Amino acid sequence: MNPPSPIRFAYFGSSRLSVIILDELEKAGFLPALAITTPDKPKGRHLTLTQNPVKEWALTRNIPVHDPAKLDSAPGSAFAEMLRAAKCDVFIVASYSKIIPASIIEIPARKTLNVHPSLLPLYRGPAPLQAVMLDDAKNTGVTIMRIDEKVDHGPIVAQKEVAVEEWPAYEEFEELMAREGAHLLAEILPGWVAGSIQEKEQDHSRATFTKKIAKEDGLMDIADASPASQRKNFLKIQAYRQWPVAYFMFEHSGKKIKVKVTRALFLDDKLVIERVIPEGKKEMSYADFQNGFIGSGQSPE
RNA sequence: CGCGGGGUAGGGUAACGGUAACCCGUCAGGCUCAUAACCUGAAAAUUGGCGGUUCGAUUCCGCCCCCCGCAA
Repeated sequence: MNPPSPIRFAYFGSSRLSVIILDELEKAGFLPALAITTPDKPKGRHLTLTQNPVKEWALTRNIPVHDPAKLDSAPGSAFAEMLRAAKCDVFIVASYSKIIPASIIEIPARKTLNVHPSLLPLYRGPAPLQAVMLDDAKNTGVTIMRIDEKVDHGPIVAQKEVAVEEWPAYEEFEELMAREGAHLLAEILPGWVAGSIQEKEQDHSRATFTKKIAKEDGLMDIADASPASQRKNFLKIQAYRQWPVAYFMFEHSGKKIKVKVTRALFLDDKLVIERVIPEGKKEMSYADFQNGFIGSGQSPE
């Protein structure tokens, strides 16, 4: 079905974004020789073991998968030897949630490339997509860079600008950026492996950093009706749809409950909430929420 | 046995031992140039299921079914 790939590479990834990139690479005719991902973790209401999406993707295509809890880079370790024996031209990393030891990224002749969904040196770090959205930075882009010893610090191999009119839901934005990143990667990969593409040092003086998201970051101030505040709430709703989900607190029948906002619009400088999930309840329309929890016409504090 | 919330009229919420209330919607009538606004009235609930306690259970107890949140 798939023609043998002229380029032999190992793929490091663990999230949904990783899988979208794999899909696009596959369409462009690039299949990894092996995949490295993270171990399955117990999830769900009864802590059922859930397979991570990259593993699932690779297994359905009969691509060997490794999911080490730790990347053992010691010379002679089984993992490092395995990677060496794979004789890859290059390694590709996309949203792999661990830092890869320097001795491993140096294994392939053409080293290790990373797909990063921002215009580096801007938005380095763990949550670039969310940070871009929260900053309302509609002119953004994707970067292919060579990984060096510091996080998101390596030289740039290729970059492409991507702009949006208005923020879609996080998943959609993630998908867009993943596809753009994958297209760019597919475009430059042959040239990179052939050695005909020059890399360029990042301008480290312009670097900005994103931080890990905390659950409390999802708390909104919906009492403040100013356009700036409402805009901020809208951005939170869009950016945090997967996790932690933007929410506000609401007092009902004597207890404080958390109300998550799952869908909203931003119209005429105003936040229009469309769907919510009150704690312990199912998702419902905001109108229903107001009818039952508040009474007609009012807004929650 | 990881922690927790919940199943009440078409939708959402309340009552918490004496057969059910409120908001929205629906239907009828009225007001209005008009209306998704306002006024009046009406229909609509075996209170998830099965047992138990009780003179009497939506309300207390047990079991079962279904739904959801947290665990990054």
